[in-house]
Amino acid sequence: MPELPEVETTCKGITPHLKNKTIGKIFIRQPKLRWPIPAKIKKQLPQQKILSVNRRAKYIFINTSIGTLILHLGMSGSLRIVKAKEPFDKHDHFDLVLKNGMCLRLHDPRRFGAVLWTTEDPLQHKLLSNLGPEPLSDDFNAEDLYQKSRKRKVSIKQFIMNGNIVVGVGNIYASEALFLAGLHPRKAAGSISLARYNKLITAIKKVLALAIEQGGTTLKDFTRSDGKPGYFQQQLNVYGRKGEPCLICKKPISHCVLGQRATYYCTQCQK
DNA sequence: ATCGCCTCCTGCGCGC
DNA sequence: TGCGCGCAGGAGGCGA
Repeated sequence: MPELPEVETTCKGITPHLKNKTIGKIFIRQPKLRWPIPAKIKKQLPQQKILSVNRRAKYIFINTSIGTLILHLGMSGSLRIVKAKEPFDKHDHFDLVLKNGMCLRLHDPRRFGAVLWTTEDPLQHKLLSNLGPEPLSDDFNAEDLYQKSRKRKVSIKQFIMNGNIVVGVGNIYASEALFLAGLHPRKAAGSISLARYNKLITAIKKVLALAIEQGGTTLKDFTRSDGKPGYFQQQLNVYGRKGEPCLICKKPISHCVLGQRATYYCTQCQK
């Protein structure tokens, strides 16, 4: 279940292994991911040089002069750099083999991930063109969020998890950020004051920045298989702690389902 | 335009 | 110990 910190760390981790390298071969073992992996990349990508690797939201871009490979890890996907001859696992669906014998390997048991191809600007891709700002950028600020939220009846948790509002706030960090901001997850987005949006923005940025920082230390080596998601290292205040005492007031943590997502909060500390 | 629900898929945890 | 069941979870798509 990669959240933005895992995707950012993955992107940073694989970049030095891919940048300025030439693609040798593409293996598609299981094309049925969220969308079919386009077969034409098997012909088009070999011999192409990888110019850069970057990301937008949770989408990772591998850029060549003829187009961009867009990867999404869904909720169970992971990328590793391995030797091309390394035996593959049941869920190793996709290999991008480099001419130097190394290989970018996509592992995704639940297959909610995606491998897409575009010859246009990837930011103009249908899936990406309507996305909200990056949470750690200055474009994500209280004034804009406040304006967008007016007359919105959805819960604040669903609001901040909506990629058209802001990208990269996944289920775990949504609960964590709302706890830090003292906001009840069920509160209607449109009923929250600018001052409280200021607190929320600060909380979201803090939670994600800390997770990225810690993810960087745990996931630094992408040539091995022992990388663990950053949040295993991070102290979670509420997520998954139903019934356990709030770390601030000791009241048992509550749990509910919002937009079909597990939600954790403290009724004492969050109003 | 907005909202709520459904869907994809597998591994895991639970109950018996 | 083994089996079967139900559920989690990112995010697009659709119907209301």
